[in-house]
Formats: sequence, structure tokens, C-alpha cells
Amino acid sequence: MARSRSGATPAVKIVDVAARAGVAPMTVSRVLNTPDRVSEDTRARVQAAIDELGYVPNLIAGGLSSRRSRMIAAIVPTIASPMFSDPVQSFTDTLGHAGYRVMLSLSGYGNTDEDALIRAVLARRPDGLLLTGAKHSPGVRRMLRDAGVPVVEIWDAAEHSTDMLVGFDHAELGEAVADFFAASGHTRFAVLAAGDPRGTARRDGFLRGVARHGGAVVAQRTLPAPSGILDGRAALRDIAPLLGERTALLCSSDLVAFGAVTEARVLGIPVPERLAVCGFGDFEISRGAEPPITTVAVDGRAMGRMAAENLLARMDGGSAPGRVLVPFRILARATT
Amino acid sequence: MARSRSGATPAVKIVDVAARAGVAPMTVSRVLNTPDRVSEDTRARVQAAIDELGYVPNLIAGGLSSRRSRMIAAIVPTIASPMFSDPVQSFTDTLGHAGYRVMLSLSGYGNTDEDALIRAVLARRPDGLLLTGAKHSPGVRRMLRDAGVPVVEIWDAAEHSTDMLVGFDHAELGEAVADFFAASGHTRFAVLAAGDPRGTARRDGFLRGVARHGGAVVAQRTLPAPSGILDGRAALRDIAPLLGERTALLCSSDLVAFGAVTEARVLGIPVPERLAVCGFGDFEISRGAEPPITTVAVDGRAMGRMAAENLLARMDGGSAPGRVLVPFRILARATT
DNA sequence: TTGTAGGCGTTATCAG
DNA sequence: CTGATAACGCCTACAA
Repeated sequence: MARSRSGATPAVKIVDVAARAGVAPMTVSRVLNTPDRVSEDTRARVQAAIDELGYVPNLIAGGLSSRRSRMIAAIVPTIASPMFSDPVQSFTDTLGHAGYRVMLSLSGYGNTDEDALIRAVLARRPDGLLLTGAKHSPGVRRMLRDAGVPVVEIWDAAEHSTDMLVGFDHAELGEAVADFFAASGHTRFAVLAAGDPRGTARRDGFLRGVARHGGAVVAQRTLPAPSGILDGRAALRDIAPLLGERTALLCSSDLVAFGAVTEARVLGIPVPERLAVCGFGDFEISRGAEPPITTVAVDGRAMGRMAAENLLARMDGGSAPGRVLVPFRILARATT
Repeated sequence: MARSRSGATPAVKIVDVAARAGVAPMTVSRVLNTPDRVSEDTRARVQAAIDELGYVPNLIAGGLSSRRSRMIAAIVPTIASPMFSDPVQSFTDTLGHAGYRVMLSLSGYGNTDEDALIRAVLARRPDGLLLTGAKHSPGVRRMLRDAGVPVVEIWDAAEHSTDMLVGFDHAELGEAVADFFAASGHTRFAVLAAGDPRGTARRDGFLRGVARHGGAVVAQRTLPAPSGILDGRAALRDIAPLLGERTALLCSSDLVAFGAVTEARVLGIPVPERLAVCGFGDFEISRGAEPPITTVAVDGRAMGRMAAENLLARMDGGSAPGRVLVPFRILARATT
């Protein structure tokens, strides 16, 4: 906080500005927060005082008084993957334009104590909360409810949401990919999935779809979460002997898919003739790679933006949709 | 903030806990902040009251009183690139373990008003600040000084730092790459650089190095910031006619380098025989691609961690190095 | 080890 | 349109 280092100018406060402008502190506050309710004259005088003194309002004090922190907390597993950095980026941007800041917490994929994390976050009295996924302990749900804070969950629409939600059903997506493959006459399938809840859900949906089509699952591997290019390469090398004549492979992300396609090239496995590959996420690499990789597109940036907008609507006292299902779309490119 | 929605439980405060435990509010505060100074007996009783009531301390009130927000602000251009998401990730992690939260602001690459952004950030009274780059307007420097907040700047060591710095000289790095290429007998050079300050600095250093070696610059393009795979592909296609017998190309990031290598393959330009490529950043793609791409490695995660540690040291009243030069290392792989 | 008094800097509220 | 007063919820400083 603005405790000035020894020898520095003591921080300018609202009373200093008020004194300088010859008005009451409350008027300065109005100039800052509701300028319309101040005469143009006074406003100019106060603004001059603010500039001359270099006054920077203390939003912590303001927050305590107004009970609004103008701060939103976002909790995501990591920002090392576009999967989360994209939504966080647009979420932060959108809220920033509305005068809100985002407090970022990274929960990782391990067995972090979500209860403790949420408690620590709520202690900062955010005006709203962004969570990843909709599966939370009863303790967490109770804390959120008691806090009375608007919550928006992203990415996962399988669970019942705590408050608001922007996402889709990952299992459904997995099934859609199985349908897509089956429509091309595939009968042998494989899947490389990261071990996180959503990667797992996509895999399970895929397997269900495969079963529905009477297909055979020739290989199945669980990768670390988050997983990357090198995981994909290693996994493909691992399952290569099992591929046979013609196999359709679903990967839990475009990075994994790119790794698989790359390793296939190294091993001399023709793509898509002998190995068809579908990724997930429509990351730049799936478009930029040669051959371009078939993927399932989900607009992460739109998710972040919508999450922000819903939160803003609710904080403005309005209402917002409790559940927004974002579309996913299979982009057939050169690897299928 | 915890204004309870109509009908919800009113927020529990420290006095409620105190009453329930039969102690003074101050004792509850001590149990929370300095448990050592409370008798085991009392502590247990208070803790029980806390649990029973589901008390979540209000750190905003605490912050106003103690003048410590236990919050650090981070300002980076974007988190869409590993260049920044890596440092931010480790920065956030490191501080999180020390009980600090990170307030994230994205400044973009455009002509954002840094003054206004810094002012808005300082209004939240962060205990510390992470900035990208060390080039700031006099106004910004003055605000930072007046605020008396520890500041750590990352990525850029060319400018004189405001307070603390963790980075390196990008021009020097560019020169080192020119030396590296020249040592392999290259005489023709090209460069694809993003238009941001650091990409530009690397390019300029590279050009200086090339000149020193008496080399010829056959092509030079400025890419958007941040730039990606597709920018690299397009740019390589653009400069392909200029490449001649054997050219050494520096790209401003591994994504651009991957794009260049990919497009070269498509165009039938042999890498590294006719086109040698060096990227920057040691992103996973440079390791995971085939062929693996020569790059300059800088440990972004370490930068973020060190930035956090220096800030923590200073906030603990200790001292921290004013200037940490992080090493960069050319990783010769298959594209040179 | 525990308690009391007072203030952190701002804004809600009501009055003029 | 402007001002006075009283919180907001906690912690520093000092006292017991």
C-alpha cells in the first residue's frame, strides 16, 4: 500500500484534494465517481487540484466503504495452455474496459485444496468469480452461496452449475467426433487423452460413440495434464504398433495432435491414409501446421468474453443467462 | 463484496467470532495473523468459533488498516504468448505460496495509455508491481516513485530500470545469433521480427552483428506483435525469392521460426542447407517440431520466479538485487 | 497473553 | 448541487 518509503512524499488523500479545491471530501468523491452530479465549475476546480497534487484514489478504502471491490477473481488450472490463457485474456480485457481488475489464481491440476483457495480468494471480497469447471465440493458451494458473489463457471456444462455457466458438454463433443470418424467409414479407433476432468470426459464420450458404432478401440492412453507436443509424440510412438491398416485417433488437444502427426511422419505412417487424426481446441498450430490438422473448434476467447459480460450484467443488478451453451464445431482439415 | 443478497445470511465479522469465542476482536485477529502470540487454549476456542460461523476475514478492511494489500499487480502485454504466460504463471505461483495474489492487467501492444493504466493499478494499492520492459514515461516513473511501491521489471535490461530488474539485453542476444551464424560460414542473412520493442531490439542487434561480420542482409520484414506461426509462413513465402544459395534467418520467436520452417518445407527449400533458421524462446514447439528448431533459450519461468522472490524480499523489508541478468543460450538443433 | 482506543481513506445517507 | 456525519471491518499502538 501507499506507505511512503522513509523520506518520500506522504500519500495524498482525498481531504488534501478537498482542501486544495476548497470543497468537502465528498465532492471530490463525486467528481471521481459520479461527475454528472457536480457542477462543471466545481468539477474543473477539483480536477485541477487532483492533477496538481497527483492524487491517486485509494480503492481499498473506497471498497471497504462502498462494499464493492471492482475486482473479479479468476481461478483456472494454468495459463500455460491456450485452453485457459485465451479465455482469461478476453475475460481480463472485457472487464478491464469496464473498470474491473482481475485477480488471477492458478489451481494447477493436482490435488490442490480448493476449499482453502476459494476461502483465500473470497477474503479479498471480489465482486465476482470465474471458475473452471462446475464440479465443486459442497463446502465450496456453501461458501460461494454465503458470500453472495456472482459466479460464472466456464468450460464444463456437464455438471449442474453453481450460479452461471458458459461451456459445453465434453462427452457430447467426444461422441460427435466418433460420429464424424464413423461417417468416413472408420472402424478402428484410438484415443490420447489428458488426465484432467474435461479431457477424460471427451475420451469417455468418444468411446461411447465408438461403441455405438460397433467400432474397435485399438489403443488408449492417458497423458499428463496439461499435455503437449512431446507427450503426443511419445504416445504415438508407443501405440504405433497397434495401429494396423487404418485407424482414427482423437487427441485431447491440438498440441497432442500435432505431436502425433509429427511422430507419424517420422515413423513413415501416412496421414490421413493409415492414421486419421483429430485434435481439439483449434489452436494456431492446427491451422499453421503442414498438413493442417482436423480439430474441434471452441471459441475460448468468446467464452471469456461472455463470462465477463454475464458477470457485469449481474453486478449491474441485472440478470444474466444461467447457462450458455457454446457451440463446438469439427473443422475437417487435411489429417482426416 | 460480501453484501449478502437479499435473504442471505449477513456476513460474519470478526466481532461475531470474538463474541462467540468470548474474547476480544483483537485476539481473533491474532489467531489469524500471529497465532504464536496466542495461548493454545484461546487459539483452539477461537478457531472453533471461526469454523462454526464460517468466518472469512475481510482482507480489504485488514488491508486498509494495516496498509498492506498482500496483492501484487502484474502488467504484461498479453498472456497469449508463452513469452509472457510463462513468467506470469511462475510469478503467480511463487507469490501464491507466500500468501499474495496477483492482479493481472494486459496492456496490449498498441498505444495504450500506460499512465492511465498504472494510475488505475496503483489505486488498488498493490504491495508490489511487475512490469514488462523498462521503458516508461517520466510521468509513470514519478507515480511509481511517489507510491513507494517496489517495482520489478522483466524481459528488458537495455534501459535503466526504475527499481529492480530481471532480464537481459535483447540487442546483445541478436548480435550473439549473428556471431553464431557467422561462425558457420554464413554470409547472407535475413530477419523476421515482431514490431514490439524487444523484437525490434533483437533485430537491430542482429543487423549490427551482421554488419560487423561484413554480411549481406538479403531480406528483412516486420511482423505484427505478437506474431505467430501463420505470420512466419506468410513472411517466408514473401521473402523466399530473395534467399539465394544459402541464407541464415533469425526469427523473433519460435512460432515464427516454426512457420518459416514449415513453409520452407512446402516450398521445397531445404533446411538447413539452403535456409538456416534460428528462433527465440525455446517454446515447446521448437523442441517438438521435426526437425527440431535451433533457438535461443531464455528461462521465462525462472524470470517470473526471480521477479517474485525479489519482490518478496523487498516487501519483507529486506533488500534485493537491483539488476539480475538472466542468461540466454543458443540451442543449436537441426535447422542450423 | 489479552484487551482498549483510535484510526486506516473512502463513500452512503441524509440534510441543507 | 454540496456538505456533515457516520459507518465500512480490521489492525496498530499502547496498556494492563
